[in-house]
Amino acid sequence: MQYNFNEIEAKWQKYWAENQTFKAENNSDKEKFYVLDMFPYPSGAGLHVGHPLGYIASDIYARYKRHKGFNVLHPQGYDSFGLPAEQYAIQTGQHPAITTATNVKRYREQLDKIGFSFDWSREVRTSDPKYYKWTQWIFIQLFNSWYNKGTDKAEDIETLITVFEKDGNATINAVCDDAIAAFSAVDWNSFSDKRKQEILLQYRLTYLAETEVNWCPALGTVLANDEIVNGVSERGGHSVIRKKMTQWSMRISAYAQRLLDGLEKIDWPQPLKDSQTNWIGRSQGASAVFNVNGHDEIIDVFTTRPDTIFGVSFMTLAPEHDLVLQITTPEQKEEVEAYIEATAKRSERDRMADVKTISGAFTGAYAEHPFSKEPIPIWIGDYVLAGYGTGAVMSVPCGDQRDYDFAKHFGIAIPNVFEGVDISEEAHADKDKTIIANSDFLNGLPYKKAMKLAIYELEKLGQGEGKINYRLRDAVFSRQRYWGEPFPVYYVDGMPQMIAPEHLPIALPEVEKYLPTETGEPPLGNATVWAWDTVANKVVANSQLNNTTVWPLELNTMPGWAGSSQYFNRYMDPTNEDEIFSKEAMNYWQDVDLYIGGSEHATGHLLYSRFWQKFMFDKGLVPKDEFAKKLINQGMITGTSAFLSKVFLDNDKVEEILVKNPSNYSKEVKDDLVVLVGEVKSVYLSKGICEGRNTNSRILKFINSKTSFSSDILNLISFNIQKSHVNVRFVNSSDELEFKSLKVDLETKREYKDAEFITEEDGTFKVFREVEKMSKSKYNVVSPDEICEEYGADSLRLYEMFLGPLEQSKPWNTAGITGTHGFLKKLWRLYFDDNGAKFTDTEPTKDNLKTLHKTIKKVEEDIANFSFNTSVSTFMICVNELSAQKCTSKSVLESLAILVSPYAPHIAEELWSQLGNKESISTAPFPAFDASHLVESSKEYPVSFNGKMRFKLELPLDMSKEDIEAAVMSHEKTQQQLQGRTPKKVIVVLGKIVNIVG
RNA sequence: GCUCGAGUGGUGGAAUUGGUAGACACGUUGGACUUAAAAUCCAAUGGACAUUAGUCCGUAUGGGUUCAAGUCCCAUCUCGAGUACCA
Repeated sequence: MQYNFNEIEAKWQKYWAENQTFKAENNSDKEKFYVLDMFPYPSGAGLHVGHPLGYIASDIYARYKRHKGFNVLHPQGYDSFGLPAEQYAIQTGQHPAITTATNVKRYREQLDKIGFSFDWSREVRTSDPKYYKWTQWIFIQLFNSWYNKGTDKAEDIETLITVFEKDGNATINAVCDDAIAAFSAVDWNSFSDKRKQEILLQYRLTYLAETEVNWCPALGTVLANDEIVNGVSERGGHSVIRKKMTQWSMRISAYAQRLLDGLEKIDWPQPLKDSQTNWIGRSQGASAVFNVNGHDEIIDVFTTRPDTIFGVSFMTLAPEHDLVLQITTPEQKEEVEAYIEATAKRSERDRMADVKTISGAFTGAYAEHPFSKEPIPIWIGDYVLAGYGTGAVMSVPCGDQRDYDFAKHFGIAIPNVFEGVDISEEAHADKDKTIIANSDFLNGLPYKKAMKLAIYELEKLGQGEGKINYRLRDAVFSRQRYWGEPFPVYYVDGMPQMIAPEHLPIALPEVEKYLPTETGEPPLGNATVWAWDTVANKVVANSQLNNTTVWPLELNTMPGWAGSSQYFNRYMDPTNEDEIFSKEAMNYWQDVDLYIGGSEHATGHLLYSRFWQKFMFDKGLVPKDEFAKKLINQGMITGTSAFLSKVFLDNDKVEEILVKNPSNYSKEVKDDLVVLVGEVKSVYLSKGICEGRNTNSRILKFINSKTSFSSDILNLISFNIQKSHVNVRFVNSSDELEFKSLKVDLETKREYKDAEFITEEDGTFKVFREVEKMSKSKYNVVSPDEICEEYGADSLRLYEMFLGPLEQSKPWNTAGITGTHGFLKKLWRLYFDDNGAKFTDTEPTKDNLKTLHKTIKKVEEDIANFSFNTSVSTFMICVNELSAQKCTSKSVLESLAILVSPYAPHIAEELWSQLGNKESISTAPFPAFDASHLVESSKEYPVSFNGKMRFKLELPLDMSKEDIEAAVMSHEKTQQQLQGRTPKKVIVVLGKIVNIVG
């Protein structure tokens, strides 16, 4: 019986689908286990072998947990809103929904071929109105909430209104917009409805605000900070500028501290936690208020070093700071305005790239030092960022390098407030072990004490307080795109109103064009049926707009991360139309036990999801305030590109002879050169030829063998070699080019029909190889379909795991798959030979059991450590050993099938059924490890001399240290090694090693 | 610049708490089977010298701790990821 993997895999994939083998129930006596993958964006290119890596790992884990008796939830879906489908729509007019559906279908086919144990009955798609209904619903919940710092959680907006009606806003301790004017209860009750709404908007967890945003003109949309890489858009690499726009924002800053604290209770990779910590950027210090001489205005600054407050010799404001124009003196006006204009012109990117140039301008105004009451000059400088802190700093040149450089550049004084520290060359930023000097009441104090005292004194003056500042900004939530979730929002007199949840979903309207309108409105501005009828409660034609009952709807859509911030919860109850999920489903599944996905989502999806989860926790919707207990980042699989080296004539020389100075050369030379150019056009060299010594003469010899040239031309001309990609599918496991299949490469559209190949001595042609990112343009993409076709899904699954540690990035090389494929064939031959089944009811031998239980132990340890690569080699060792032992014991082979089943489920199912089982192997109990089979009576001790192993000696394990020493010392090889010397010391580690020193 | 991670054969990578470096594969070489190829099986495979036994050198580099270091400590170099004037 042959291992016919194509037939076997098709058979079991069909069986699983028909029997809904992996459908998870929302209630069960079994313990739950939730294994989640980051759902894919279905791109037009389909999957390559790098994509399924994480899915294979999570599938192994999910299948293993089923064997261990858990009720496993292992869903999959699609993050199907996104820019590529929209851009394709702009180019072709094709509706993004159609493109998306086509891509989803293709993804599903590819995923099915790999044999994942997904519960497809729970599939979600973020672009499905049935799904985004609940994304809209959460948006409404956020709108109807505010963050109470007193209780440290989100609360219903009604509770805020109640307080306003009773006490005004004086007692409210909320996370809200800066600088909300104080009002009393009387004030509040006398405010117009519109005024009340405006005020409430400043407290809501999602709010409209005029914000400075990252505007990408090429994409016609706003981008979040994490969508910008190196100053250009992540998608497409277009430039980004700062622009003020009215946008929806999410008050994620309210959760900054809780997002930080939460990291401690989740088992996520440290680098990922670190990048979230950096992103949130907590810094502890103080705010200090400086009065401005001759003005009512004050300058509020944040500092992490209040202990150095006596070292302040100037203040610096960001050029964009509101106060700048008010305080600038008439004499300085011209200079300041010129400077502001100059900085405004510089793009964010320029400012970032150019850190070294120091620039600024003096405003002519002075602030008053809170303690010394000395006047302090106020400057503006672009090293102070408007977006961080208050946009103003108290500059302490002796303690901060940037302040120091600024002071040096403009000749400002640099007072030293540190005891015994030299600041003639650079600032002294070190805080530990530093004693404060020249600082009045802070003199002689170490950093920590000085800091406390300075804050205390500031508070006493009413000019400051201890403060914690976060880098984390509120997240802009509006996008000027078509292919995203519409907001459930309409506008009455310019004020946003939520549509009642019972009328959701608000479906995307049809538009003729997917581009922004001519007046610069987002694509939804093109929709003709996009107005809200507050009587009929439905979307109606724009022509019915009457500003009494029919109002305009929001034209922006939500960003890509909206749909992905709650999908993991929706999987628990994905078809529920009445609630986002039922209480029962949520109480049963609780949270994700294992989440596998890429680290590129560290400060995007994974931060926003944690934020929404905490909000939903505050609202009592979910029982856990962290959605995923354990997270693993799978590494990237890179491609191994192949290169041909092509021969070129030295272009300058050719030009010289034929174009520039043809008269200098004979007709013969010119004629020969023309022929030569034609001959060389498609000559390729094998790797060995390029690396050999006489490459040039080899080429000459080859060319001359075809047409003879005069020695004149051959002396004149020289050859260059250039490497160009060749499709990896034409290269075999020995890096040799396969001429047979290489005629016309359809992907590179390059013809090799007339090409000449200069081969190695043995007639083979070797290519160059290099590891690069897997990408279409590098012709190194390998699709899982071809692999499944040729070697089978089980071989693919094993090979992807066998490549190396899950979290590490590693190169793909199709050649190696013969290893795991060969293993599966060998496994098969353990059960069957040409005559059929080999297994019998014979009792397993001691060796059989030892091999089996060794394997069980190792595999369970490996799965617990997510070390899937080593368990594949353990299987190989196991099969090698059992083959050598000629094991035919049915009980051993049955256990082996279950062990392998999470990794190679198709072959395992087939073996299981051939062994006579009627049910799927998927819930068969995992073999129990029995240590008694591994008990050894003796150990082959390595005997080392000065740490170098020389020989091995088999000794009983229960032998005492003294007896071992005696046995080793009396051994002839020991005497041979010592050559008469007496050892200084003999170290015996029981069960491990013997080391003889001397 | 800062933060984090990593450097082991021709290649991917193994190596609990410091305890036989290179498991398991790929590739390469030789052999068996075959008219031939594929498939399969067997053997060798870190380097150098010796080719029988053996000896020396080897985990990026230089030091250190230890009976014993890929593993721990210090310094240096290289690569990768994240972040960037954060007051």
